[in-house]
Amino acid sequence: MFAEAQVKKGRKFDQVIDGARTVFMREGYEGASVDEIARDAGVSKATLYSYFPDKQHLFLAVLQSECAQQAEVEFLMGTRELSVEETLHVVCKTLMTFILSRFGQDMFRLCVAEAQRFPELGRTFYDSGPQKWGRKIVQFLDSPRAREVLSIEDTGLAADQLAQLCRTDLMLKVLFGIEKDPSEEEIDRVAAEAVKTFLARYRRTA
Amino acid sequence: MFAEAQVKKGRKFDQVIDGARTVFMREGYEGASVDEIARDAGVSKATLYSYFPDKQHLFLAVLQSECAQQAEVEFLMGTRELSVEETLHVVCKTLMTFILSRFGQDMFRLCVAEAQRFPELGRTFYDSGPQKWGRKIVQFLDSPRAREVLSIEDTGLAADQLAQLCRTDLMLKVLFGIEKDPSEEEIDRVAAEAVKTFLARYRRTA
DNA sequence: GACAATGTAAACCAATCCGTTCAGTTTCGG
DNA sequence: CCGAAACTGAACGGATTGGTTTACATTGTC
Repeated sequence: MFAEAQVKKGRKFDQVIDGARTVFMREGYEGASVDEIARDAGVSKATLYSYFPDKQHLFLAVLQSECAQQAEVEFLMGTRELSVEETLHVVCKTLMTFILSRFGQDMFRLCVAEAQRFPELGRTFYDSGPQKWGRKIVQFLDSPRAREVLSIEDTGLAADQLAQLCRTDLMLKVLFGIEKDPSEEEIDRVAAEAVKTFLARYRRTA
Repeated sequence: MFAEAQVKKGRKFDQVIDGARTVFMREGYEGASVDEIARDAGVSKATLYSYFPDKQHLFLAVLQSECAQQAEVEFLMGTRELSVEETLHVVCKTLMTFILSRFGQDMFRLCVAEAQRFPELGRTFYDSGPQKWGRKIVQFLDSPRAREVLSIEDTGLAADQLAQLCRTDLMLKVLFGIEKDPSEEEIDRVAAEAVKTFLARYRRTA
């Protein structure tokens, strides 16, 4: 993103990142003041500026660390115990739970807001979020076990459709504050409907 | 939203709104300065403040006017010339074209970013955007003409699924700057695939 | 052509912003 | 226990912020 000649020199590095994440997520980039970040991090402003040359670099460091975290979500698609249909259901629920989580929502909000000002941020987020999930799903759809049951010409598009079906209704509602915390049942229902629609299209018939 | 005792007194009202829209869309709420807005609007700051008591009210006035505009998108679903399938395709293309337009993207970005700071904004946007489209689609799905061909238990959810399928891939890509201007063909393809998946699930069989 | 409404340009305010500086304190390895 | 590295707290500078005010210009109407 920028050249990162900056190295972690001291013991309060994590405090700074943590405080910055908190404040940036709450206030956005422009809304967050460096003084507030330093205060929240329990660190002097001089210390903060010894780690990062300026506000932008701090911001990008935070977001990149978060994106990395985002990418580490693990999948349990290998489980042979479950049928393909059940596996899809689990995948949908996992994805939805992540998308609707506080963390997922905050990340999405902040990256959408600032992708203009920091173009490379948009790419980073997309790659470590939606793209990563897409690949994982494709990987499953392409597996022999899935191919046995499914008939898909374009697995990339199918995966995107499935992910998109997982965002039905609830995502926008949470994003715009219409609904606060979707219940387990709501998530389960939307996931089930997503799988149903997906299978209606892609289940092997012949 | 706020009490709107403010009345349009003068001839430069529209200039102010236009300038404010431009700058807010480009810079976000915190990033936009009132001086910049006045400059861009070709209006003195005193004039601006004679229309709006403060920056917040100006911001909300802009967004509400935009939401109203958003709501006025008209549908051509009445066209009896087209089959249900063709109608769905047109609906998807219309929705996608709007979602992927500069205007649609800017609105979405700004409202996502500020829905936290201005809770009622989130509601307003959702109502005049996604909600409105949802209702229109439901209205069509419930029409006798559509019912003849489709078999849907929950038309609300089905409508949301269709809308969600329209966002497949392209929306996130545009939102995060991975793709700039989706071609007509790309849109057409995603729309066609959306309809295909939708019909696979909801086309009447018996 | 006069009168009131509307708009302008600029100075002005207090507050806040980012980023720097510095004298002094804490921490910690050897 | 010493010396260097890390950290602090507070002050500072220059710029910018949202918002007000003032003295003057333009507009449209009767």
